[in-house]
Amino acid sequence: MPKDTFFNLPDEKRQRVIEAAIEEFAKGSFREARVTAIAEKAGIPVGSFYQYFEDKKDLYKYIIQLIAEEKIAQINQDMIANMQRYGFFQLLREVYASAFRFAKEHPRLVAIGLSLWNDKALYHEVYGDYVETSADFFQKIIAKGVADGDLDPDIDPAFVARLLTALNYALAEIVYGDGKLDLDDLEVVDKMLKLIENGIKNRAAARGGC
Amino acid sequence: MPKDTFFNLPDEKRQRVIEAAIEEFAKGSFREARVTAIAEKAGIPVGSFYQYFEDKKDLYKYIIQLIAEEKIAQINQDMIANMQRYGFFQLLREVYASAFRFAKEHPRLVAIGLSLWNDKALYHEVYGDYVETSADFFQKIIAKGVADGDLDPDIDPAFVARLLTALNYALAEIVYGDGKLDLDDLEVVDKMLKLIENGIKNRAAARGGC
Amino acid sequence: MPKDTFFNLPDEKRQRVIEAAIEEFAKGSFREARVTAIAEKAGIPVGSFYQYFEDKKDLYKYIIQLIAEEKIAQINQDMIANMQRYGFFQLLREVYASAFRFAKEHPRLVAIGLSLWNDKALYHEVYGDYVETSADFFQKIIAKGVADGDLDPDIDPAFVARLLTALNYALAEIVYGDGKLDLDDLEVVDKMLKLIENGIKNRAAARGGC
Amino acid sequence: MPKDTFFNLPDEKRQRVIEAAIEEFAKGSFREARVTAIAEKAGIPVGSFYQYFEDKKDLYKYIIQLIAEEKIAQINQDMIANMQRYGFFQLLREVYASAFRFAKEHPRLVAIGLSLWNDKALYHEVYGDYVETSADFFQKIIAKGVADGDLDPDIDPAFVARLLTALNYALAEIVYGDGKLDLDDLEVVDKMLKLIENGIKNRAAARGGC
DNA sequence: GATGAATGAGGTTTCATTCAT
DNA sequence: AATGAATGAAACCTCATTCAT
Repeated sequence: MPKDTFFNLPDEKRQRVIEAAIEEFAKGSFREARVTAIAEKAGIPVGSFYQYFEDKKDLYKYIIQLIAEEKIAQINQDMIANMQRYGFFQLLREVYASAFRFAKEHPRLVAIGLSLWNDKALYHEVYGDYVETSADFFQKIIAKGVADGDLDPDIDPAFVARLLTALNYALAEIVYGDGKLDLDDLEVVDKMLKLIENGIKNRAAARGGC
Repeated sequence: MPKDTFFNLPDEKRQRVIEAAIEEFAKGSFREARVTAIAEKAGIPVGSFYQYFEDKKDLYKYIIQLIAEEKIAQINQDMIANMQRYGFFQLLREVYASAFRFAKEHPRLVAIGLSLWNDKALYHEVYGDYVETSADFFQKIIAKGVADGDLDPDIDPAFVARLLTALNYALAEIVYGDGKLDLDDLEVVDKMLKLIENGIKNRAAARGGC
Repeated sequence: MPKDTFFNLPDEKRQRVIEAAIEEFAKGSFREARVTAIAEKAGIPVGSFYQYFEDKKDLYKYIIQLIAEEKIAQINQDMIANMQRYGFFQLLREVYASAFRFAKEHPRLVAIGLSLWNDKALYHEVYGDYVETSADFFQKIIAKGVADGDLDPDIDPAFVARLLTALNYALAEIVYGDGKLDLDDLEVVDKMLKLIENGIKNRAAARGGC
Repeated sequence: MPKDTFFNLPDEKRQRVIEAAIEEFAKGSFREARVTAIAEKAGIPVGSFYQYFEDKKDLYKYIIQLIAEEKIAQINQDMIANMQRYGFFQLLREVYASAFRFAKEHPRLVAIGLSLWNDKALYHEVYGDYVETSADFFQKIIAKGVADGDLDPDIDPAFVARLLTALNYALAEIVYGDGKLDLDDLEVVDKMLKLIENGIKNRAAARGGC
């Protein structure tokens, strides 16, 4: 956790430091990020950096925490709180939509998140073992979806949860990537949902007689 | 590209170097990998390293190339060559199965690949802009799938291609990750295909009136 | 010398600073002591530190002076003042006893003293060249001891003075050290005096023929 | 322990490094010694320093070991080996004489030793807990001295051992100090022995009737 | 070609002291 | 006078790459 000195900083300066840190951390791995570069970009002396933070990791953990808070803020809290009132696909849509919005608005935060995700050792140091992962969340709503009759009862919930998580990441990546796709609106989320609902098989032919 | 001296090395020694490089590169990012560590693990003097390679990146590019070759080798070449003879889902199954086999057998290569994937700058330097990406390949077979009537004609081919790519990565990640899922056989591939085909919606209810 | 601001401080606060300084200086060399640590321990802001003292050395010199004063306070002043009334061994006993008491009661001050003693450059800067050293004092009472017939006239006064000084330090060290010896009372001083008086040779045998 | 690279160095260069290290370590505490200064004095780049040594402490421990070896080399080995053939005061004389010679020839090594002695934490890290201390050695020969009838049977062996150790240090210090005493030969050792044997009391008077 | 030492730029962190309020 | 943030000069150590044999 940053020291008090950091939180006592004028907003503008504090933001500059955060901004500089995001910029630097988004560029590569934690280890590759240079304190010097952050200080320089933020326009503060290196010495000051260590007045504000215990060390590089201290700042990093703080940024990760900011990211998590920002992510949560993007989700429609009402929906999460009153989960039981909504259908499975409604919930899924909200989750994906928020991931989409987040990635769209904060591509660099996505980059940082992906980078941390790739460094398992650091990941555990930052999050501990206990975090409720996205997969856990998906598994919960899948169970509900099956119980409500929204979902095919033959699916393997654990596996589908993993897959939905992967697609969640994929969404972020698609948006974050150089984006040859045109993704100006949330249409992409609906496309994805449709696929998840119905798959991609041509059913017209099969349904023939119907 | 490694120098001739490298290729003139006795096989056993060359393999030791490759093995050491894979080990080191799999541990972290490109920048974090240490030439010294590679030389040490391979049991060669650092000096020799620079007799064999221009620099660290030279070796890295070579390893990436080996990985690509290994990936391709995992695919049923006959199927790719005679693509037009097979149905979409047959092709997709083979692609995913090979990705699965690859991740299962070469987790470290997957780690290296993911790490490179995360470093866009390096990625472009290594692959250039021109590479036929997985997305391109998927788009090709999707087009064929639609033409053949295997796929729902309403889908957005570019988008689905991206998604299938993402799922391909996801598969690797699932296998590579700490694997709380039980993935001893290819069942996982079939599960995934089924989802891609049909989605996860409970159709039983809807079919009712039919 | 500390600034007036320091001496105008409320007693309690001034004592806290002194206490903190002693604690920190006792832990290592002068250079190793950290102003920040002292300020923190004393519960004052670093800024205030520099309101009270010119710099770190200023405080250090002051502490050294306090130590000297404390040392002197331990000695029976009457004895020193009326030196000529006492025998050599009486005086010596008092000097050693006071050193013993001092070390026993102020182990940290001893540590600081030893540390300074080890840094000749600093020592001279702090004490200058002129200080009346312990050796000088011993030399004075030795001269008197010889004159009075208390001491063997064959001894080399300068050398013995040095030795007695060394033993004085040794006493401090013995007490200050982890103390595997049992030193609950002043018995140790008497033991030392006895040795200084008579040496350790077995005289019984030799005296035989006498 | 230094790396092989250090021991493979040409003698002249290795000596330069050792010399530089001694110079720097003699100047202050371990922590105060600067790697940069050592490298500079030795005329090697800092990088090379770390080719030779693990870190600063590695070099330090090595120097301490050299000092120990040098100290031992100064002692008449035959005497130590055949301890039982010699009388107590003969042995003591040899020990002190060797300490004297050592201090005379290697004042800086003495300084380093004293400095280490003052940093208990470092001392234990360097020597471990097991070292046979000088005090142990003294205690051994004292026991023998008492058994042989050389020493006054009333003395407290542990305490005298401590004292003789202190005097041993004192000798080093006297020589090492700015040396206002004239100590060109070993006379000083004999003076000290005489004191230890007989003390400083004027026995002539007391012996009166004899 | 093989070897392994030499090099020095660059990274993180510490801390005495000054400055601004 | 009190405060506590600002500053920047070191310090230690790492490592890709070059050099000399």
